[in-house]
Amino acid sequence: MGRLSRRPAQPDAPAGKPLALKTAAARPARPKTANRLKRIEAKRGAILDAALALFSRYGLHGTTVEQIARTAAVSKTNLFYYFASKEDVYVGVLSRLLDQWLEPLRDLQLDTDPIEGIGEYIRRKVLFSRTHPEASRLFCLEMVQGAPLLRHELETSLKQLVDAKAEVIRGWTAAGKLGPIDPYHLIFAIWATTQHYADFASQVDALLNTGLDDERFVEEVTRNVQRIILDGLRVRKDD
Amino acid sequence: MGRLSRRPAQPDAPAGKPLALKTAAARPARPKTANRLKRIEAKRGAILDAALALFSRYGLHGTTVEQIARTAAVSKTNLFYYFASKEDVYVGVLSRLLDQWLEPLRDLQLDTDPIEGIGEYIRRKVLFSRTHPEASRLFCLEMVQGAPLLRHELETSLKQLVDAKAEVIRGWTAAGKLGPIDPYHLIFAIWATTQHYADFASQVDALLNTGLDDERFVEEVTRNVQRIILDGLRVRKDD
DNA sequence: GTCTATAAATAGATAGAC
DNA sequence: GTCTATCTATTTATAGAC
Repeated sequence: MGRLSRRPAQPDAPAGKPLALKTAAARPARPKTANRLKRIEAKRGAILDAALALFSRYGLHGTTVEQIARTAAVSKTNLFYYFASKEDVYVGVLSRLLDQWLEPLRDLQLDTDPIEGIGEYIRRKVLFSRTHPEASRLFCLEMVQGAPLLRHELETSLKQLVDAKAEVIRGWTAAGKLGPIDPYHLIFAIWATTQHYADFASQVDALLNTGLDDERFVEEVTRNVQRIILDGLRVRKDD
Repeated sequence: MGRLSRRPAQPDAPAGKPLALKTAAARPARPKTANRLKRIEAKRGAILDAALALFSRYGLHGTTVEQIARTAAVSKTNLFYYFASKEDVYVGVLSRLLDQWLEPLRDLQLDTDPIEGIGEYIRRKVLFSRTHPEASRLFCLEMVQGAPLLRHELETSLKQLVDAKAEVIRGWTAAGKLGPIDPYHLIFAIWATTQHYADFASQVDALLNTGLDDERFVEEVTRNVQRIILDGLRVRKDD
């Protein structure tokens, strides 16, 4: 390919398989003290933080490297010392993102009472929307645009996890502890409703003049989502 | 401002108030036959269609004017004859979008039985996700990024409509025909769950290997969303 | 590791002929 | 209305000194 330069905007898509975060270790070898490595990771982290804030607001192509550098308080040239390209930064951000996004699902305690367990999951997802709105929005942006970079992870890590949790939900229903419901659509409904308050925050704000910044609203959202999702799932005699 | 040229990527935001679609009438006056106007509108429409497909997939900054032109089968120069700028195209697309997006809400028949009415609204929203996935996704993209161009419309047209429908839902509850629920959160839940299958189609596909292209899946989604949303809302003795 | 140029190319937009 | 040619700012990325 010779001279590397700006590539056409489109093939965002071709996207390789594993989505591996190129670590500093890939750089020309040099004796690295623990301290040195720590400083490098700190700087990389600061750049990724700045990039998340910008990518989630303006998208990949709406954000310039210059902006990321300025926000992270490093020079543009310096940024290119830590990351091979803008796309490399983007991949780095997405990589951290998926882990964060998956965390509440991993922690979903399905070995308890279903109503309690699902209620707690909803609470944690709402909390995630509150504490990581930018992560939620960038994840959303990436999904909406076809998830070119995450597709592989979705089909492996995510699918495995979701399949396992779906099985437990089926078990609850079979045991008569939960009304009959398709577990996948239930999980989608929980994701959709809880993420909505982060992803569509501008719409919520336009209509209600508030958002997850307000702690009382967080409580209100949690209560209402729990009610909507759970009240139809209790076991009733008239079924 | 003199020479017009590319503006900095960011202030996507400053965004004026009304979001008016600059019509062909704004062009230098010339005697226009009905036929002529029709051809102009047809061409503008074709460009907007192409732009919707691309903007919804790659975002505003990820799409080039060249691509829009090629997709619409016109030359780039010709496109600039019909639209003053790339942003002008974008505003044109968004303007059509909001109308489409609002349509099912307008048609929401709240003067019938609540369970039936809300069930029908869900059905129509799922159908919209099926028939207008690109519109749904671009709307989502715009919301996630802060809705700079739609903010005004959200605070006026949308708010007015939603407030009105919320009042009816409250009426149902007061009349004992519907369980007690916050109408806004109910509406958010319906939007979130139904739009999810268009906006997060790539995630749904990664997990279930299907999507709204499949008519049976459309039915499945409709049934499940209706069940999840509605089953908790019926009036029960044990309340 | 960090900085000062600067290269290379894209992409939005216009001029002006037909 | 449509096309060919072109202008120019922006932006990604690199070279090379310190």
